[in-house]
Amino acid sequence: MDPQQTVFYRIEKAIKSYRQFAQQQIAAVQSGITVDQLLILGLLDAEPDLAQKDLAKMLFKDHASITRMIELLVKRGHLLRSVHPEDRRKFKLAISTQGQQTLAQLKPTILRNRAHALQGIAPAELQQLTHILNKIINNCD
Amino acid sequence: MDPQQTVFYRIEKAIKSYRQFAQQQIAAVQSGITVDQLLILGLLDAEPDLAQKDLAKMLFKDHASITRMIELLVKRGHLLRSVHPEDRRKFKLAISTQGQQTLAQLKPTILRNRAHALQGIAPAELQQLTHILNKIINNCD
DNA sequence: TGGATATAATTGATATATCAAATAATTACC
DNA sequence: GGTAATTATTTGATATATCAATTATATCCA
Repeated sequence: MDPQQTVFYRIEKAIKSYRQFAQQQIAAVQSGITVDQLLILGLLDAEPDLAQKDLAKMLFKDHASITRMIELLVKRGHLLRSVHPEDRRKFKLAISTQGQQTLAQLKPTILRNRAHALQGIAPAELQQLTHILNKIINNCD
Repeated sequence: MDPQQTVFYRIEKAIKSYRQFAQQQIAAVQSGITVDQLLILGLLDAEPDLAQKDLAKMLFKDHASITRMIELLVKRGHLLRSVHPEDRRKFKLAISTQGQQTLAQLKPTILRNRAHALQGIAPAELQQLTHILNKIINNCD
């Protein structure tokens, strides 16, 4: 019954440890931006046509959360938002110049964080990890 | 660079899928209590002398979060709080009769949820999973 | 065409997360 | 014994999570 003995506890601990570590490293380079905000910028950089609903799905977040995170990113000058030309229900999101700079400045840190967290883990182990996690994901869907 | 390709994305997805699944199953039995609230009750049931700081550490939560969660559990009648007889800075937490009932009522669901999420995963795989997650945790500390 | 349905995003309410600062009690130490 | 340092918790501010309800636009289809 003890939750600390379960694998879910380890999963939770692993992702929280990583997020905390990543956030600290990022803050050392530029304070005032969060891991999730960077993820939004990164996803938009790779796929500029993403709508808010797409971001919500990709980041496992509620639409309401995304709305407020986007508002904040706009307020902070990282993102621009305008009505979508083809569908007036949507917004066209665009990374501002400042957002691009932030992204460029932090990209090395992001990559370094990931590499650091995976030190000493063989590619085969990563595959196993992914494989087992996928089983859990499928079981819970 | 794409975060969706990283193992961290899978970890995040796995734990969120599990939490969502577990929360739904719990809500079907008794609405008005969350997974985290149940974890607090469960931990206190196993170790009645836990202080709030212990709960915070065990659940990877901030002290402030625990304070507010405890307040709510007290307000909802699941928990009783009184000044600790030996250290007036602390609180003595105790599960109320209603809290005990809730816990007893939901214990089978909790165990079933865990088993369901781990269906088709061999014990050896679970060990591997734990082992690799521990590496990540150590790397990030 | 027009009315029902569906979709994208927002808003409101409440709870939780996180950080910093403040309280209050305990412990350490000279 | 009295002051400094430590510990446990709270409070405040801001951001995010979650659910339900709402708004606005788009699509479906008889």
